[in-house]
Amino acid sequence: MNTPLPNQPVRGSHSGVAIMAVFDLLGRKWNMRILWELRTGPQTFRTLQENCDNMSPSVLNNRIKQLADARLLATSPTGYQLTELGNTLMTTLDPLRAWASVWEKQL
Amino acid sequence: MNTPLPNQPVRGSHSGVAIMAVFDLLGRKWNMRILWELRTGPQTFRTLQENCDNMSPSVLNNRIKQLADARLLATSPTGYQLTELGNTLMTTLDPLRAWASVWEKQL
DNA sequence: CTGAATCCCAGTGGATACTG
DNA sequence: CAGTATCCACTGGGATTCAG
Repeated sequence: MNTPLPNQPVRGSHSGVAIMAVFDLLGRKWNMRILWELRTGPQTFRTLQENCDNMSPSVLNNRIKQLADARLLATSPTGYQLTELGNTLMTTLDPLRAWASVWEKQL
Repeated sequence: MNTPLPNQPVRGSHSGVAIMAVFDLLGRKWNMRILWELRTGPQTFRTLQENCDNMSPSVLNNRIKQLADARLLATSPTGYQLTELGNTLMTTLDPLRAWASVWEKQL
């Protein structure tokens, strides 16, 4: 359950290369989904859970901690929300989304 | 062991959204590493295995199939190599690498 | 409602030995 | 060398329950 972070071994690589940590983190079930759900604004534990197909609270809690450890998400008076870092990550992903749509067409 | 592809459920999401498939695929152990190793040119099964910490042949074989299914890798007379799609993916990842290095510094 | 603690199961990754 | 077939161990994800 430890959070994938740069400069440490992660699933798939123990080189510590930062991008490997990104893929480990975002490749884990629900993490991308959670960040995606928060793009539009803060949400409470409960609503987040509902919006993520009623995922287990244990797992949601786990993911919140991971994303918080990674400084992508933080608590706010109105629930959980993306940090600045989290927001920039989401926009950085845009080109990858574009690539993915080309990929999708070529398959 | 089925390959994560667009328009089908993958780990973390059964929405079929293409980028989720990318993260499932690249989040799996060794896949990024393999693509990375092939960036400089074709490699044989054996050398690929050596360059990836002598990973199990069963797993390597499995990953090669996945990446081939995803059209990111193909066989060539001199071994395995990236496809055009595989190459564009690698370059598309550049901004993400840049983000990851900022992330690394902020942690 | 939030979130922590247990327990359980499947899937994934890995070691190994074997065949072409 | 390339690739396959078994078999096994582990961890990650999930259900459930309980506490703050």
